[in-house]
Amino acid sequence: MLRKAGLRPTRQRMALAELLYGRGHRHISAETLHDEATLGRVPVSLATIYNALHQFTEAGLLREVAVDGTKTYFDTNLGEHHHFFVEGDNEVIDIPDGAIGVGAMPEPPPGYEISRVDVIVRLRRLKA
Amino acid sequence: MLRKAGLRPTRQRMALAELLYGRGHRHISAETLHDEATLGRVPVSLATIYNALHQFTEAGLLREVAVDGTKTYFDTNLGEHHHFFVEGDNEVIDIPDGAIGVGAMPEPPPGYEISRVDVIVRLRRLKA
DNA sequence: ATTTGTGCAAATCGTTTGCATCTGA
DNA sequence: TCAGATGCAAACGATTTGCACAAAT
Repeated sequence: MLRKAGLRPTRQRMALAELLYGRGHRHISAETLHDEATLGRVPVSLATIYNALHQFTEAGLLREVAVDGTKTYFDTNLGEHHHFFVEGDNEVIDIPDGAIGVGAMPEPPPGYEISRVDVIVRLRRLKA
Repeated sequence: MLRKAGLRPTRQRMALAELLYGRGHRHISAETLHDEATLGRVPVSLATIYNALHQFTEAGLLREVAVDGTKTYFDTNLGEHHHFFVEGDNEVIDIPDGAIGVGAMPEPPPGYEISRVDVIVRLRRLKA
C-alpha cells in the first residue's frame, strides 16, 4: 500500500498506517496519533507524525478536514461525505452518505475551478 | 451601534468598526485589520484587535468563518450565506445567496442539535 | 553507496494572557 | 470615581524546520 503510493515502507510509516487503517475509518489529529503510537510500543517522534500525515495526504491516502479550532484533523474515509462537528468537544463525526444533499452548485468565479465542497454541520450539545 | 451591542464606544473600537463596516461586507483576519488600523493612523495593539473581534462576534456584529484552521476570519455579512475559499491565496469570497442550496438536512445524533451549517466551496486557480 | 526518512531541539506562527496604566460614563 | 479597556511583552499550543544520524534500496 505504501509502496504503491510511492512511499518507502519504513518501520514508522507501517506502524502508523496500521493504526490509521487497522480498524475502520477514523478522524485523528497529530497529537492523538502520536499518543497512540507511543502507547502501542512504537515511539515515533512528533515531527515524523506530521511528515507522515502530510505525505499520506499528498499520496491520497488521507484527507485533511478543516473544521475549526486550532487543530488539524485527518480523515481516513476518502469517499464523498461530509461532517458533523461537535462544538466544545472538537469531535468530528461522519455524516452518513446520502443523508445530506448539496443542491445547485454555484458557478465558480472566472479563472477558478471547484476543487472540493465541504459541508460542516455544527452541533451543540442539548442541555438537560 | 456599539452602545446598542452593550460595548463601550472607545476610540479603538469605533475606529475598528469604521474599518469593518465602513464600506460593504468584508472577510478579514486579525492581522489584516491590524495593518489597516495602523496604516489608517489609528495604532491599535494586536491584543485589542483580538479582543474587539471576539467581543463583536459575541455581540452578534461579526461572524467567525472557519475555513482552514490556521487563521481565523471574521465576516461582516451576518445573513445566511456560504463561502468560496481560494486555496493558496487564503481568500474568502461570499457565495451569492441562493446560488447554492443544501438539500436534505441530516438528523443530528441524539443529544445534539444543529447550531449551524457551513458550506465551503474550495477553489483552485485555473492554470493557463 | 546513495538516497530518503527519522529524531531532537530550536524556531515560527497565530493567538492568548497577566498586569500595570489609561479612559469613558 | 472606577469598572472596564488598552498596550506591552511574555506565555502558549500546534505545527514546522535545520541538521546530524540511521535505515531502506
